[in-house]
Amino acid sequence: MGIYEELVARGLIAQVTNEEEIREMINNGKATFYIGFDPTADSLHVGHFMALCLMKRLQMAGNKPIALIGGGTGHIGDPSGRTDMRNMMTKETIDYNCACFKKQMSRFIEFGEGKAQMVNNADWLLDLNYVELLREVGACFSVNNMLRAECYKQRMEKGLSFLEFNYMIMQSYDFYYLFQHYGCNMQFGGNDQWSNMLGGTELIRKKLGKDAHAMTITLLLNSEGKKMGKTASGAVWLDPNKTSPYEFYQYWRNVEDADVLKCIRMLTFLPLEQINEMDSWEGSQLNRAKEILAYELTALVHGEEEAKKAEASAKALFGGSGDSENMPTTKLDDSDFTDGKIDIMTLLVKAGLCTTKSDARRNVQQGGVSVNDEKVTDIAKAYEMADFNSGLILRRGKKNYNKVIL
RNA sequence: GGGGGAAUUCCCGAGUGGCCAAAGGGGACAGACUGUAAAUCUGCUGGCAAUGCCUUCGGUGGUUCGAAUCCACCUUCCCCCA
Repeated sequence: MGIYEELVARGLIAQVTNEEEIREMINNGKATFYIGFDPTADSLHVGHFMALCLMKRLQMAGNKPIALIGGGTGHIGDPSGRTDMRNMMTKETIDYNCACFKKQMSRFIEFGEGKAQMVNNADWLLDLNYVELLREVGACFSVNNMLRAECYKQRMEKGLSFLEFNYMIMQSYDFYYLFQHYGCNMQFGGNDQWSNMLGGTELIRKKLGKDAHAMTITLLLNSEGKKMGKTASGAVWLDPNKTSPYEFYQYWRNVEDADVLKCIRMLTFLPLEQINEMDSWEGSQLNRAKEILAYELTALVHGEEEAKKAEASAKALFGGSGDSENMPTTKLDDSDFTDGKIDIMTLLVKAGLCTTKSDARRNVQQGGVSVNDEKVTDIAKAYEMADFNSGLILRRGKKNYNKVIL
């Protein structure tokens, strides 16, 4: 089974320009491909992670990856699939984000001579001359076609600025540039990038009369059709300071039944035979599959050790009366006490389990709070310093714990 | 360049002088049920020293006893014509 077949079996491939040729190329390690990452934040997230995994898989099959950081395209902002314009980022932010990306990527992909390469499109995009560019590539784009592109559809209703409209041209130019200077013959990207990627293959055909290929990765959607890797408070980040390994583990531990196998297949490196066996699992047996998923991904992103810790904490917390070893901990000092006491609401806020005292009040009143496994329903309940001698275990809801010590 | 319209709480969206911390829905959160799942039902959703007080309806001023609501100017966005 070639790498192409494996990618298909894992459900990773969404669209390809020419299946026969692409299969031939990547199965025989003849592809030099690039994936672009725009520095929209100071950390990569799950969506990027999928792309990085794909890079790794293809690299293992002998193909040459180029990771392109969008230090140039970041100045424009990709309108694909968005209903609003992105906030314009300053040059400083973009540079900073680029640096963060670089650091995180090096953890997954080996860069260096004969291995993967990293480039930044700021190096060629920022110096372009407007009129020259218009004459060189602008002539190759049909506005009529561009307006029909899927990626602009949503924005045609709400308004699309000329700045963002040019994003496709910039991305196409990247491909054209990499094709000429790096021998890059293929582009990968999220399925929402399809039209932008086709722009590149078209440009190469028109300018150079040569064929280049594009292939998109299936977006990771849950059974409700929403993008995965997002929580109410934002993305699931790969940076442990933004999303702790424990939170990361819990995110995957809590995916819905309907999505577990799909996630394992698409995101982990477990052999397909093993995954196929899990296919028949159902009911509460899927819980085991969720543990595997969570463990595997945490190990890939944060390392084996962190994955084990996260797993142990989870098991302790949900399996019985909490093991407080790895529990997030809050330390109080004298100033937190009034007359030698601290009330439950203040305590919840201090521990970060509730955002405000009103929030804390609601949670207590609704029976969602317990201290040392005892439900607290009295909002006036207060604790003395002596109560903290061995630490108090605070719990809000089913899944939020915090240990408070002096 | 000309004309018309819009901006409300996390999101969508009602409200067009006091009864408005602001309907309804979604989401989030909590409870019951469960398998750390889904579905369902219930509660809840600005803040606080809490039968009250304070801040909030794009911004700044104004009218009024009283403004999300009326007026002026500004900002941003959308639509039509060029």
